[in-house]
Amino acid sequence: MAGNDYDKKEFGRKQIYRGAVRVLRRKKFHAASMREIAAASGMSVGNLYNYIREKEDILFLIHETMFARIQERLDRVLAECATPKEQLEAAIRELFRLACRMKQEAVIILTEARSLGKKNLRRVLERESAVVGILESIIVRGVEDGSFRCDKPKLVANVIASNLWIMPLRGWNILPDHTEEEVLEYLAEGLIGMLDASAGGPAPTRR
Amino acid sequence: MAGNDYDKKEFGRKQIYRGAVRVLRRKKFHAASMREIAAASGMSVGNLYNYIREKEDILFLIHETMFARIQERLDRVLAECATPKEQLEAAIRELFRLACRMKQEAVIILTEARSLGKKNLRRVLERESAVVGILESIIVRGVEDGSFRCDKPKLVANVIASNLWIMPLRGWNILPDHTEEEVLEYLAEGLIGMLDASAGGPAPTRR
Amino acid sequence: MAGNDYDKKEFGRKQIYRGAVRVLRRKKFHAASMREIAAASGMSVGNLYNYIREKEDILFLIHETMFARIQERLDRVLAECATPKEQLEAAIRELFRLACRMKQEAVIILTEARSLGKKNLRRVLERESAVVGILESIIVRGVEDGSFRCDKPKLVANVIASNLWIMPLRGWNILPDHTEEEVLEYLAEGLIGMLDASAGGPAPTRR
Amino acid sequence: MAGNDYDKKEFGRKQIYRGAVRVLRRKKFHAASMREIAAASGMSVGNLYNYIREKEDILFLIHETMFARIQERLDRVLAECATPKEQLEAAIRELFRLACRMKQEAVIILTEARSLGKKNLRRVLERESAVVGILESIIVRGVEDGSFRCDKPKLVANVIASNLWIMPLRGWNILPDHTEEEVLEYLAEGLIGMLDASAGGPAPTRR
DNA sequence: AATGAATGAGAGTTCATTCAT
DNA sequence: TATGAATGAACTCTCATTCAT
Repeated sequence: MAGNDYDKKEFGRKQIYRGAVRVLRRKKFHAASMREIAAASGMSVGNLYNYIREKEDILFLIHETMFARIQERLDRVLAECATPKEQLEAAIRELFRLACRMKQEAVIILTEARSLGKKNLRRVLERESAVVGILESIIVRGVEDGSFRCDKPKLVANVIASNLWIMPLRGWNILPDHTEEEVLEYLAEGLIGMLDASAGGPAPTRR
Repeated sequence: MAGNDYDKKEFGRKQIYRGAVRVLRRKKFHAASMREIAAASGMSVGNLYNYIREKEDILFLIHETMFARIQERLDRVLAECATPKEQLEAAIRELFRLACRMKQEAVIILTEARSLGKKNLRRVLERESAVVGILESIIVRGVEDGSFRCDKPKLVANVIASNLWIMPLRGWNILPDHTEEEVLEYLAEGLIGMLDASAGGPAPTRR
Repeated sequence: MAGNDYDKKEFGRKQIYRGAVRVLRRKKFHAASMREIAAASGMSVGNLYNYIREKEDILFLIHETMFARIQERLDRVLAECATPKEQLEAAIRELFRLACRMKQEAVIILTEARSLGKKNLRRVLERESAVVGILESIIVRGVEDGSFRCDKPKLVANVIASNLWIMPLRGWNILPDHTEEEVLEYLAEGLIGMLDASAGGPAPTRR
Repeated sequence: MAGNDYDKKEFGRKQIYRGAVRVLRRKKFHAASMREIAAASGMSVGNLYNYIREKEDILFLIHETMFARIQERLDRVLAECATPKEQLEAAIRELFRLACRMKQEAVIILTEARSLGKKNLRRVLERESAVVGILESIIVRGVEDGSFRCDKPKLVANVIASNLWIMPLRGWNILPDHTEEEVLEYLAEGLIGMLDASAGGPAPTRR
């Protein structure tokens, strides 16, 4: 039956996803062989190809899965929080924690995007753009309702997005001295502080 | 003559450096073949190996060169600026601009470090650590002389370092709407503002 | 199934063995490329590496196979012949004929041993030593039961072993004038005659 | 001047000869690179090619030099010894000792001949044939003057020649237990004994 | 759906040989 | 004569992908 087949395919893909992430912990995508990924997925090489068309699909799968998770978090935040300020703070906390929990995947989507082919790369960049776009729209709404002060919402959204991935990328240098939660508190306060309309803050650049 | 030989080797390596960066604009390090790099360097494959021992040396060469540039900028800043505040601002401006000018190299050292072998990776991470360490020590000195307020200098140094590379990494999403100088002004003000002792600022985290 | 897999692997290796010997008829091991060997084995290059780990394994395979054959012949001789004298004569005849029948392989193990790596070379030399050791022990037993006269059994064993390979090495110069069987008769008589206790022979060196 | 040039060439070739033998102690001819040989000869790669035309020339040079030495020894023996018996014994002693003294070169000419091209190989085999031919002619003369008994002089000459190289080839297995001189005494006596007309010896094969 | 042997293109690297100096 | 940088072909080995079972 179709439903059944679909589930099986999904299950196989999940296996591959997990196997691949396990392998990519240690090596870059190009250096990881299909043999290794198959073994780590508990599959034979041949069977792997029943679930994917080519190696790049695996990398794309990881990107897709990760962006789906991000999107899902953002959607929930938008639904559950009332004001832009609450939304932004919740978004920052949710995504920062996601980045910490899925460190491996985060590193992959941050450093391996260029291993994707043209078409897949474009899809991934669009996804990424969409995420930043959501942050931007929160900011814009905050400005509109007077709770934020900001004249470069797109830039700020990018800065926020960029800072959210600090742990997967620089954790090796930060973690010896600070906990993830410490970093989160510092970032959340700093990033939101930059936008705070109530502060005599620096948000609007001079000139 | 030794000097001559040294120059020749240096010249050859520079050619390779340039060729490699040109190739790595388009593909990841693993996907770039020695044949391509040789061609882009204006050398034959065989001759390439008169200047390097193995492919990884090329990647390491790029890292080294880039870190040397960074170090040099920082040294000059430390020498030319008197106060910690001036030093930090100058460092931020210098490194941000360096990141913009050497976008390709920046992307490489930010995304390809894991293609290095164990030993070279350690050397690169130490270099990276040293750079952040310099930023940190500026902050500490600023706190000591009362111009900064900060109880997590290492964390802040990492955050600053992280934000300096925003253009090479997210330029594709920012540049359509903002110029590099705009971004720099925004970042410089924001990052230094976080530390400003004179502001009633948020720098020391609550609790 | 394990047995099946084992058989397949064995079969593949046999193909490689035969292909390699066919190639090595014409060229030295180092001059023979994996492409040639693969072609001569009726395999693709890639598949070759499903049966061996590296090129040297092929050379080692030839050594092993040949020494196994030698060992087998010697074991049979020891089992089937009663007296040391009969054993020695049978051993000489068996090994000489083996050398004639497997001329190619003989040349290879006699001239290519140094193409083996350290570890494999040691194993091969041990095998070789063992073969000479068996001859030596036959001689010793012959001396003990009074049928041989010899005070340097190890040396004599080496001389015998050395002479057994005369056809693969010098056949090109001998064969135009003498048949293999002629050579065998001459050698068998001469070598055993050297040890003959009944002859007033020269075996014990003067002094 | 021509003579001068000739000497220089000769000197250069000697350097190469020595360097090559030193390198070939450790590796097979094919595995030895021109760089290594040049370094071991105290020359630059480029200069090497002022003395030889191609790599194979080096191997041929070693063969030539060695055969020249053998020939020279044999010529002296023929000149200095009166009777065939004395000649044969002297020849055996001289060549055996040569083989011991020039172990490296001996191994090379015994195991690397097939690395020579067709034309050079033929020349080397002819040289080799000539050496055996001399031994054979000594035997024939001994038979004619009644001091030897032998109906297969060519075969015996080959057997003798073969045994003369036992030390370079099997020294590793013999030397722990016997000195070179012991081996020589044993071989000289045995080989000549086979031909001795005065003994009731086995020389003429039965039938 | 599942296996893993088989393919052959292409990777990094080495090397004999040449040539400008 | 002497150098060693330069060449490019050829080497061993790996890999994504296919296919018979």
